[in-house]
Order: sequence, then structure tokens, then C-alpha cells
Amino acid sequence: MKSANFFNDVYEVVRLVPKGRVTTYGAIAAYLGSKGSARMVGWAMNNAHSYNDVPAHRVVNRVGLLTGKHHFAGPNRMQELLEKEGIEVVNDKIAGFKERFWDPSAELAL
DNA sequence: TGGCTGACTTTCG
DNA sequence: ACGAAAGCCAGCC
Repeated sequence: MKSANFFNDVYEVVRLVPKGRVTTYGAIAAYLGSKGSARMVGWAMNNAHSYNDVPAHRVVNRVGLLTGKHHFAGPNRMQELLEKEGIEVVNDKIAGFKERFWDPSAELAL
């Protein structure tokens, strides 16, 4: 198990996302570099069900749209979790996404 | 080993 | 402005 080194990196970054903030698949992929494409990040999230500390609901597509909400326990579970953290969600998308956007390459920029 | 998959992103029409 | 297609790369069968 956990042969997937790439997945582990994705989960680690997602866990680092501050509460009340969101990030994108592309941002994570860019932070990881050549390790994988944006699709791989989304696919990694699919595997995230095996983990219990991966806030996948904080990960959205580049426009702040909750594309992965369908993969949650409930279709509105993702939005509910986001609103619970103080993130306003309208029409399945993050309100003021630009302000809520958390870029690992910028915040972690080491 | 080889080929399909995927919760994205970008570009052409 | 909207729609469709290609690119991307590691994991899984």
C-alpha cells in the first residue's frame, strides 16, 4: 500500500490548506512539478477516500467550481463542508474565489 | 509489458 | 461567447 508516492504528496499539500481557504488541482500539480498533471491530482483525490484527513472539499477547479462534489458522499456535501468553514458557495462555485484561493507554490514557496 | 483511465487545463472552431 | 477536442502523466488491470 501507498506505493503511490505522488498521491501522498497531493494529500500532504491538501492537508496544508488553511481552513476557510481553497486551492485548485492545477495549483497542486504545479507545486508538485513534473510529478503529475492536473488530472492526476483529481484522480489522487479519488483515492483520497482511503484517507480521513484529506479535505478534498477545499480543492476545486481553476474557476472555483465544485467539479468534484459529485464524488462526495452527497452531491451537496462538499458545499456544506465549505460553508461550514466560512466559505460562501453560490451555484456550485466559490464566492470570491480569487480571495479564497490558496496557492501552495506561493504560500509554501520555499 | 501495454493500454485505458481520470474530481483538469488550454486552445482551436 | 459557447462547444468540442487535444494534451498531460502517473496509477491500475
